[in-house]
Amino acid sequence: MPSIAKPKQEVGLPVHVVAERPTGAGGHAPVISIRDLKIHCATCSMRELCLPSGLNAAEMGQVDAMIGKRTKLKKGDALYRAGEPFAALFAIRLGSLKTTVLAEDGREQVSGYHMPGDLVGLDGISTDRHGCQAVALEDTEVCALPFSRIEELARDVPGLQHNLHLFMSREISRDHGVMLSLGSMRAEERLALFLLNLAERYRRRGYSSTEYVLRMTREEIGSYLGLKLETVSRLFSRFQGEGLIQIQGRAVKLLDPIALKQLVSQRGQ
Amino acid sequence: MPSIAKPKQEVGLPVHVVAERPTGAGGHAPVISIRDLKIHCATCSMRELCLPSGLNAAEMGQVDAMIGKRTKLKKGDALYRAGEPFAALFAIRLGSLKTTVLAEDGREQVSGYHMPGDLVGLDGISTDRHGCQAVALEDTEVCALPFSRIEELARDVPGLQHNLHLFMSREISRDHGVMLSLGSMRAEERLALFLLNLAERYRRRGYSSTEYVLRMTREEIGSYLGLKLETVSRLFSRFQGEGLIQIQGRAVKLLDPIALKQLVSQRGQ
DNA sequence: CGACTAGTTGAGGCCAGTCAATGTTGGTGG
DNA sequence: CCACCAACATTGACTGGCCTCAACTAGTCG
Repeated sequence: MPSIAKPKQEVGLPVHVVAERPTGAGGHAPVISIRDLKIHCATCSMRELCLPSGLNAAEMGQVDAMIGKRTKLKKGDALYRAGEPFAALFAIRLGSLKTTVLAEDGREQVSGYHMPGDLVGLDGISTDRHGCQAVALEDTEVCALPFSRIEELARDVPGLQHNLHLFMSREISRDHGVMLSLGSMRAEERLALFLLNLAERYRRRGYSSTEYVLRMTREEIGSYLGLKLETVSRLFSRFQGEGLIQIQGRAVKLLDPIALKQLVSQRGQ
Repeated sequence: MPSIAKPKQEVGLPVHVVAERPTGAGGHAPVISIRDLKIHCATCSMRELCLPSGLNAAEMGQVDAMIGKRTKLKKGDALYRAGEPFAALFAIRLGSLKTTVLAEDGREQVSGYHMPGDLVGLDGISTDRHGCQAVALEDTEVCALPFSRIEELARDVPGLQHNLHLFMSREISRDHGVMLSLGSMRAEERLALFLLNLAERYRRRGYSSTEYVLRMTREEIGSYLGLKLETVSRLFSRFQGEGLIQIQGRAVKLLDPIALKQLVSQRGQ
């Protein structure tokens, strides 16, 4: 049977994760419920990966108090669009997003895929406008962090200040990796690296690192990797034929991660 | 000869920094002189583009006091190498640098070109090690800014804090632009964009935006743009043949910037 | 002067793009 | 339940842009 299946783990304290499900906002019966309690940094399963990581309870409370609003997005909804005034960063609580940059002539390219614990919007700081657009790849929840308040709070809480710098620096490093991939790797190397990177990110969040479900289309993968969707599709088929992966639709299983890794760094020097 | 080779400056207040110039001008008579006065943020010609931009005199003095040492690099010298412990950011006072990322397998790619007023080393924050290496493209002077002290000072000086965020965010935006270029533009578009970007950066520094000298080889340009040196060379020749530019060795003159701009965004949508 | 590095130019090959046909999947409504 | 449709994906045949390999020139330095 297919069943390469969906990762349904929770990370950290698995309290009750009610309605993890895509079904839109809390249907009828607006109970206060456990769900509302959950919506605080202190109980968020992503707290160790997110901005308040490493802060003590009091500090985390301050971050919590700063949070503007928690927004739910349905698949396809834009969190922000390029050119909109920048006011806040967004921490992802649940789901996933893609960010896309667009050139003046309308060309558009995926610049990143983001999952729970990630922070998006960092490129908007420098121009006071969002430099790219962020779109939900599935039903997604984010916390808005008004940037001016982050800066204020960061002055009082060195740990928060440093975390912010870590996140920004990490984004820069990540982008450099993508540039390396786009500029000097062949299609198969880029795709293998992409699969491995996703695996690592799932692993860090407590999910399987060998079995996961892609949240994006072949075209979106291609856009991110500087390839056409046909090329991505062909490569998936080839990887499968070579026994490196098993892929059925968007469900991927990495059968031989080591070989994939070798593939990436095959033409070293 | 003088051999400005190794960084032999003192920390803190710059006492005598002799031999500002390559020509042995400073030779005899180690005068305190006007030249020493110049080596302060307040009198640095890059201050409006650099980290202390917009700060008042007192604040700028604090930044100035924080500066670790001012280092001189000869062409080809490495300011830092990938993997070295990260301790400071570097502000470029004079000259230019390239930064290169390298893959595990030894592949190397230019990730950026940096000129006076730029800040390099931002990607090292997240891992406490430099993620790339920075090499001088010509004789170059930089100011070392110990990062822990930047963070301290940023807590007291909101303007500095915000500037730091601006720089990091700008780096992210810049990288996104490069990713867009690498991922979805043709060779000629990338090169035209590269020439225009350089022009803009020279302009902002008060230099001609239509006539400048490249500091890097064809191979380095190619590395940055994901192209081979032969392709870069051929394109330069073609651009010249088409009357877009005039190029002799590394001296470039943009004859028709508008046409270049159109070239970049030719296949819109 | 010879050795070396940087740059130019040509010929041919290959990887990924393009165009096109077909298959698969998931959601909707009868 | 099935028919239907649109979006997504696969696969093949062909093309072309950039890479590779190679020869040659120009400038620099010891």
